[in-house]
Amino acid sequence: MAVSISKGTHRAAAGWIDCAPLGRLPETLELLATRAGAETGKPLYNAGDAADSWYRLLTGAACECVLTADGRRQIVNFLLPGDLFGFCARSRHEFSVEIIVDGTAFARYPRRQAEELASADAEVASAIRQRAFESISRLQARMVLLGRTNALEKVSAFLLEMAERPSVGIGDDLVLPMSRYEIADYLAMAVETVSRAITTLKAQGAITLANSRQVRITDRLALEHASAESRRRSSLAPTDASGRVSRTVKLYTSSFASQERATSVRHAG
Amino acid sequence: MAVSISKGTHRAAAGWIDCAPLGRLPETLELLATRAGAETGKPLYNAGDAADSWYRLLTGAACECVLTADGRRQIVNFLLPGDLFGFCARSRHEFSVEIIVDGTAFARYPRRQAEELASADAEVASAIRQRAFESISRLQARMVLLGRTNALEKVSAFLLEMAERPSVGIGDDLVLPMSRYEIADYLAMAVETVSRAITTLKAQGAITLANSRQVRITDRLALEHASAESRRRSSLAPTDASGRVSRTVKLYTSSFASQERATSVRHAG
DNA sequence: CGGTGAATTGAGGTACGTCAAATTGAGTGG
DNA sequence: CCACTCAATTTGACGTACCTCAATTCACCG
Repeated sequence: MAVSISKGTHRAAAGWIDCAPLGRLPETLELLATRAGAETGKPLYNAGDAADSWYRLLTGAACECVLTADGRRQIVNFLLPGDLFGFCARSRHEFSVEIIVDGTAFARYPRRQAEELASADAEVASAIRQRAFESISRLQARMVLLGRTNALEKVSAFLLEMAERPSVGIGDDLVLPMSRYEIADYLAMAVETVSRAITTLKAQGAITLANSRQVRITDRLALEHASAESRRRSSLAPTDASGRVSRTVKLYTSSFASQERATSVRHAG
Repeated sequence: MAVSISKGTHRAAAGWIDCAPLGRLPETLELLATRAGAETGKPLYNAGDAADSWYRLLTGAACECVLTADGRRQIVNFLLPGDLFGFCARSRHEFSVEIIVDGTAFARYPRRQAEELASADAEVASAIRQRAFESISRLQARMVLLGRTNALEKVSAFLLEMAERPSVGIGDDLVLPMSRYEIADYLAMAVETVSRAITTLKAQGAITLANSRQVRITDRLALEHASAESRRRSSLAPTDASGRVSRTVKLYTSSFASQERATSVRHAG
């Protein structure tokens, strides 16, 4: 299974795996890094731990997750080679990071030093800012997914998302580093539903499976339009969509606006 | 309806509404800003427009949203006074911003200048980075919400989230700037379900309504544990949760790890 | 007082979650 | 090499929470 990473337009720095769209981090930042490996199943850190480092995943896979009050795991992000993570607005992490595959390795950037470097080095600051903006974009895109979609759409979009990640998808051949359970926790569905969706996609000829982890996308259009049937209903009721476009709300608007205006004046005085 | 914003620990710069947790932006950045107002229902910008500015909402309310292929609107974020937005990793916006209430006003920061300033001024860079990290935290928190929760939980969490926003909630009294439709599009539910959930919360004594926009939280604990009943089932099956904790996956792991190692060697050579 | 859109309430269908069983497939020991 | 084990995945059956469609009530406004 020889794999070529060079399919993208981005050039890799020697010695660095370089999968993320925005390419390598500045040398000055990399000089801070220490390397570490971790084993499957072990958390790199837990929610509530001190957020004293940033990290970058080098090889393998991990996920950012929370354990909800009902004992379930919600995966908020898969971390793949090249991903920078561990950012935290507060002093303590809000999420845990769990290793998904053996042989996963990280670079660790001491937060204080990295932030000092970001203050001193505009290139570093810019790189980190770009990564953060990217994260925001990805998270927002995922939110759209989680929100308004049925099972088939979610799984289809998930596969397409993975196909965009150089470390998972080479062309239309994917090697998924995560289990069905992890996919389920990522998409907020039951494992069984994930499995059924995959079966359906297979039956539709959109994908083929070499084994449960190796997926080949055979019909991209089918994936992209996975839910054409389920969407048909809404085309019958376009009034619903337009009906949801916000209209002027006079009473509340004015009271809300004046409330804001009041505070504005208050501060100006 | 006099409203005091000064409840937080953050001090406001004269003339600026200052609700966001991280306080005001550096003066040097504010000097770039131009002000603009907009009317309800009009988009500030649309998905696909050139992302040539960052924005900060001053008064009123707006939302970041996408129109999905089936004609629905998915709201990925509510924008309230103090919020900085319009960040974009690419050159074009991926989301539209729609005004929700009349009298909404923005500060606009030309992107090129702001980025140049961020490169030159570490304080600006740090402030923006902090805001971005915060956005990431909020988005991740919302993802947890969108994922694993029933209708009652979603609406309860939404109300608690709004109660955290100084421009919406003063103590436990909320004035929601958005309609039920917008709440529905935010939580990815049907309006009817939102309405029913609110009715249920009212019946449970967790909230009272002065009118449909003015909500008083009368029992925070009830909101925080809104779903105690619906969660009970999972306590009966803790094995499920532990069963989902990832275990070693030897075959795929090794192939995946060696794949990564191969690319690593490749780049090092 | 009628008009209008927002919000609520009601009734019914369905996609997905849950529980349970069958199947696959890799690792292990004889 | 083959039986056995154990976990991952798939398949099946069934109940229910939510979505859809429809009707009603509510709040504001001319």
